[in-house]
Amino acid sequence: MRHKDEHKQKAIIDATVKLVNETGFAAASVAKIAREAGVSPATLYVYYKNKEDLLVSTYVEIKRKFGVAVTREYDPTLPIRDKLARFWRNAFVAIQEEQALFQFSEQFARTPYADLVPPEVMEEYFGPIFDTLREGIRQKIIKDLPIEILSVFMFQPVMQLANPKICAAFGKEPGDVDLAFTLAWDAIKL
Amino acid sequence: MRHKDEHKQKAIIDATVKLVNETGFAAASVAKIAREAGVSPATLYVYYKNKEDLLVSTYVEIKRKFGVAVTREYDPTLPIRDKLARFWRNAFVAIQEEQALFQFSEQFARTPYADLVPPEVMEEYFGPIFDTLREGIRQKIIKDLPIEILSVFMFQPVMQLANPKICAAFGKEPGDVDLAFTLAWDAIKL
DNA sequence: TTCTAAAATAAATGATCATTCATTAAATGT
DNA sequence: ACATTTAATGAATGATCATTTATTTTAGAA
Repeated sequence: MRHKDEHKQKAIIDATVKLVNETGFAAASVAKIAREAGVSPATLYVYYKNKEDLLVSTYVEIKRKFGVAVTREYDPTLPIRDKLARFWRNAFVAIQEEQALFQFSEQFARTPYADLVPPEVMEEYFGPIFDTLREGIRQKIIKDLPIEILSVFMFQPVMQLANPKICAAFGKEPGDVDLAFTLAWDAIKL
Repeated sequence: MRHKDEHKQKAIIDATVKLVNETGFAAASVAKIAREAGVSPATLYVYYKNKEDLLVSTYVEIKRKFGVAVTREYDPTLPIRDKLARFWRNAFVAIQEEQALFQFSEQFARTPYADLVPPEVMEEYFGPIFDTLREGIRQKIIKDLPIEILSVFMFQPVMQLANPKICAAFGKEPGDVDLAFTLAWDAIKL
């Protein structure tokens, strides 16, 4: 029995992300991904059922990573605002540190491929955030609106701000992140 | 001299948008677009230099349309808040009315193709919005932050809220839009 | 050391890709 | 009515596509 090479698996994922980011989904062929990863095109089919499986699996794995990063050091004793501030800061740092992964996920999420990912997967990764918003509503600290709407105002901005293509100037100075969080908080607080 | 058929041009654009939305950029081939539009693949090259030109031109045209729609009925005498509220409502209505076009533009904007579009094109279409934010800063009504950051908090949410894939429940009830605008305004106001 | 099972691959498959070219169809100006 | 110009196209191009198959390599079990 021979085992799958985890370095090879990582090389395939890295190559997929790199090629999709640099040339787009349309031009990211199996042959090019394999060449970039330094393996045979056929090897890809040892690790993934087909190309769609490769792309969807890569996306889900990236989202899982970000889910873990954002909910890191979760402290249930903190006040609502501080909990959200930690999520926000974690998200900002995670996106900054893994810009390539984030760019891939943003591109993928707008694609029809995204419909193939079951919604409960995302709910699982980002559950603590939604729970915190619900708790804030119960405590009459946050406006009583649907969670999806609050999420949009709370977390959509950080995804844009951490993207240097959109906001090149943001995040260089200390205090930038906390200031931006205040804007998001002002939007949803009662 | 024979003229180009504007109905044929529209059919090509509509087919491009439809196919990209339904199957993604990766699967939207020239042959399929031509078949959907009811023309020969070669006809496409009468209207566009190549496939890239077709996609980029379609995107720029869509952005132009939205730019016009958002800045419609611009009244320079209105207070800052009312100006922004009108932009916001215009944007919401435009996206709702042309969901297919919006979906295409969102997908395109995340693609490496987007780098081919000169930034001054977008600045031209959405100039009045940026001007209004700058005026708000000068009048000490809006927080003194870079325009890109204020834009993110003011207009990113409406793009998400108007997307039924993300917020299915939003916008059905009268007052939803004005309420949501209040959240965005609370974020950036002083 | 030998056997074995799965990893890894080179090569080949038929389909589909973007684009071009030679030709035809149609609308305009005279 | 005719000549001219360009829109429109069918067919063909070679390249590249995703995937499969037959074969070789390799790591762990016996």
